[in-house]
Amino acid sequence: MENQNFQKTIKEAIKNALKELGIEAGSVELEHPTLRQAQGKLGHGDYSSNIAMAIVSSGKGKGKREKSGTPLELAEAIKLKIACPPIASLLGDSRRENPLKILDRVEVAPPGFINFFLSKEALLQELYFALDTGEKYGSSKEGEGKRILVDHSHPNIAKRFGIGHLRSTIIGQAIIKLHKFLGWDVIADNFLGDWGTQFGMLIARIQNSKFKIQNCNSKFKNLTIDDFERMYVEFNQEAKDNPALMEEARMWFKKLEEGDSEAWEIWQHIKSISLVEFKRIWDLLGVEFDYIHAESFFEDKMAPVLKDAKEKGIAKEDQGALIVRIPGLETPLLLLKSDRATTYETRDLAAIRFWAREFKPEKIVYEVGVDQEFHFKQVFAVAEMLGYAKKEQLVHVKHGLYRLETGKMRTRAGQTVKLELILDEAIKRAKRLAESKFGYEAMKPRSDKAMTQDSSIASSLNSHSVASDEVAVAVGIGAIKYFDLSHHPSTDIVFDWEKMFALEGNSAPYLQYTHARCRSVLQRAGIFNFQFQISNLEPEEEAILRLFYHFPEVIQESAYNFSPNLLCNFLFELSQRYNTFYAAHRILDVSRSSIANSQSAFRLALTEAVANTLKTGLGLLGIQAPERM
RNA sequence: GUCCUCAUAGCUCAACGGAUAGAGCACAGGUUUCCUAAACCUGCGAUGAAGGUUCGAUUCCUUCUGGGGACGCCA
Repeated sequence: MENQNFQKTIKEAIKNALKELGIEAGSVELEHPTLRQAQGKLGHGDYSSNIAMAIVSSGKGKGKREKSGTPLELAEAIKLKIACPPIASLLGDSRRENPLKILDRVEVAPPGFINFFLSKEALLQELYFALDTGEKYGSSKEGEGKRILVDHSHPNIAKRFGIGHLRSTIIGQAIIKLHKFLGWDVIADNFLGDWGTQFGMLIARIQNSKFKIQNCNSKFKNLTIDDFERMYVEFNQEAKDNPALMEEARMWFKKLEEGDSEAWEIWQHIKSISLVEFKRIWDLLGVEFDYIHAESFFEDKMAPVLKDAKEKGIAKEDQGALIVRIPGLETPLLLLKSDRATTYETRDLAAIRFWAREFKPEKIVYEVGVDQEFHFKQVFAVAEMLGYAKKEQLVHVKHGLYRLETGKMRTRAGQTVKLELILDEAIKRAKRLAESKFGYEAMKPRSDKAMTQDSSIASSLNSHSVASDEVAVAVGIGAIKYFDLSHHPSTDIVFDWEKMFALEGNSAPYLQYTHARCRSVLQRAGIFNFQFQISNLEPEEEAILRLFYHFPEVIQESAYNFSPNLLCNFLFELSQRYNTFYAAHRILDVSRSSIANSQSAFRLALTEAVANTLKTGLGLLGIQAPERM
């Protein structure tokens, strides 16, 4: 059984119709008009095309007008061609899919829309296909043979893993999973920030402080990542009044780059302490990397960059520093500072050079905040000047930042929010809610029937509480992830301690709950088959059927636009429709005597398809879907 | 100062240049002898201002107002 690919079939039908009408077709686009489900009516069709209007308006002044007429006339002409396929296709010309097979009807609406209504058979066919395909429904092979490298997370050593790094980590993870699902060869990398003048600051601070060590004494070993961040913040504040401090920091970073053993030893300790915390968070988030090519990894790979820049004649000495002037940009890119130490930009260039040679990816995607937009503009431009990569290959997926009411959270000003605290709190709240729900269930008077079915309350209590820790983690972490992912990547998010923990409404727990609800019904149904004959669909059933087949399209759009929020929207809407259906209709036959009853079978099929879709979709977002909650 | 970006309901967010601008939260009311009430139903409510392009503008262009960000020795 194959995916029917409604979009492709309809697009080709339109193209063929245009060809027969002797009209040059540009690209044909389809959209899903809004479904007015309240009345259970289709409104404007499952797909609609504005091609007639597009052609007429683009043909203006080119003498095409007489040929195509008004948008409405052209739309009618296209409709006739599609609704009355030529004899060739009726005689079995297999090169051409007869759109009538999937379409119930085609309508034209002013001022020139063509609306396509899928047939019930086609929708049921798609349902069968989804059930057959199971967890793979929505996947494709379109990315086969193509490789994409995604750089994400990259927290900075010696700074706490703040909420600012959540977006990069999570959006990056979703982009990675989406592309894998579409058949891409994905490399997940992490350009960990473990190099630069900031470490000069810390080394200077440690050297000059009470922490000053001889052969790494225990005092130093006890320092935590919080201590490092505090030192960093204090250092920056003091450096405002005392520029000599920055000089000292640069000096220490220079020594670090030159391999000074004292500097290197301190740096090593800072790094290993930080990584312990990062690892814990990555595990909790379920994030995995193929590589962690940290900035320090590129220390010995910068010399070729400098060499290339000099040979190409694009590097210039200026005020003691080595710079590259970029056409169209006022500010040059700094390859070497005036003390000849390297910069973040140089390391980024070395990374592009390395990635391009090592992996030969079609695209390199940076999941980094919008505040680094200018930085990447410079780096991408120079990377192209150096011949490392074409600009089109380099993508900066710039996410908006978490903001306080007062403005940007600045690490240097000590305004970050520690992610681990947020995750812990989310899990606690999820657990508290689960326990209160369970408490309510236990208090509820049970009917005799329920009593005999559940062998004992004690056993169900036990099994429930065993599961609840895992569920609480899935729900708590899921809530935080979904809160983040459901926003369009490029918008800023106002940090709201309460809203992040939402366990109802448009949230991961809502989707997870819907999934668990489906599984529960399916479990009660036991073994059944999906054979059914349906003569008429209830509006709530139809609403689900007319939405769920969007899933493969939504996945492609989410991946193509690097916008996981599109997938969030879809999953939420699907859940809403399922819950509406669930409240309005009974799925299992009340008597449980005739489970093979056609209607039950159909509703169970719907339930299974929705459950699978939710599970797959949540999985692509990096969110777990517990079997029960 | 220059450049980038954003402005949608009381709040937080959606909406390939399309049709009656969708949700969630909050608020008011209703739903459980019946498959999970973390649910469902009803109500309330919005495109910052002024022009322009278009058959059609929340979306594109200009100006204004108001947020946010970036602009060579942090990363």
